[in-house]
Amino acid sequence: MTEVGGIAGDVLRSYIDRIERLEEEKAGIAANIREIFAEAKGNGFDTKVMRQILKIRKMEPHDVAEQDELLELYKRALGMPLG
Amino acid sequence: MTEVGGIAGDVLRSYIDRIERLEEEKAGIAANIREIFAEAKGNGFDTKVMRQILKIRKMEPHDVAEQDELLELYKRALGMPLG
Amino acid sequence: MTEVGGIAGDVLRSYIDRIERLEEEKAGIAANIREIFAEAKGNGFDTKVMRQILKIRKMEPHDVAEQDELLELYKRALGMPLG
Amino acid sequence: MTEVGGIAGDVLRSYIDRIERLEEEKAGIAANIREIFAEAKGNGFDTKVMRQILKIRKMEPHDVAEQDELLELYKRALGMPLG
DNA sequence: CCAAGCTACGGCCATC
DNA sequence: GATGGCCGTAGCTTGG
Repeated sequence: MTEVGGIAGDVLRSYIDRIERLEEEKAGIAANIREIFAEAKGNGFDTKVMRQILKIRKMEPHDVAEQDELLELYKRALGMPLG
Repeated sequence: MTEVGGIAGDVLRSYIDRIERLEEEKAGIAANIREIFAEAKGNGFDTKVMRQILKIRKMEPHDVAEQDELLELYKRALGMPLG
Repeated sequence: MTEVGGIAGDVLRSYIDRIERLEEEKAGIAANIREIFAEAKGNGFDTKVMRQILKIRKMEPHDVAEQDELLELYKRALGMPLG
Repeated sequence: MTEVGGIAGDVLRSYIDRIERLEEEKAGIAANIREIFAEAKGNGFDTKVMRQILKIRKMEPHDVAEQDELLELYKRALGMPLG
């Protein structure tokens, strides 16, 4: 056993290692993304605009539901608080 | 002097105290806001809708500038990257 | 109460206005806090450490000790230097 | 190059697609990390302390020591207990 | 007890 | 090369 003060050291170590491994992967992917932005910039694209496009495309699924909410919202706000 | 290890203790204490004071004020105001929501809820208003209204009203000033950006954005995205 | 198109709209508006006012105050105070950090930084203080200090002062002494102990314990369990 | 309505749009689309793909991967990994924390928590580990451990392991030992010293120094300057 | 909104922190990028 | 601003992400608090 690798118990230290009532803590299973090897279990803890396993969690930590797995998380660190995944964080490295994540960092690697983030680096890839940065690379693509750099390449695009080198080819004359405006990265700021690209980021806006990405943001909009990410939002759109939500908006399907959200548009309905807003319609409802305005009906309520103008008349009565409760629907 | 209240120098400790080369640090002006009284100056540091002053900064810390001022920040803590302001944070208390801030917390107090946050509490007031919560109170108003609670009161509104007690009078039959839907707090979720209220929050949405507040969000929209906060966004609108930005949108004045942002609408133009988006128009430009889509022009670029569909045609050429550089304006 | 809950009359259509009448009083309730005004009540709602009142709540919204009061909340917006308080949110402005809150934002102003947050700005003041940032200012103080900036000033402190300009005078050679480490703002990151200042934030740690503020956090510790906000915690119960008992909890501070407990967190420290747990951290030591985990470090030992992982064979890390105890600092 | 920079032709209107032609090739460049496709190039942009390609960049956008590649980035979106990578962002999805990244999100997936983040989900995995959250899962591990959840599992660890389920087994009685304190995730907050685990995060501290991860942060410390990511820092240079020298910086860790420096931060600690500075914290001690500020505490002494303020007359706080040294923990 | 779970989900969501808000706040705060850290990292990235552009600027000087 | 360093600094400051900006954005995205993560943690905490609060409401349901």
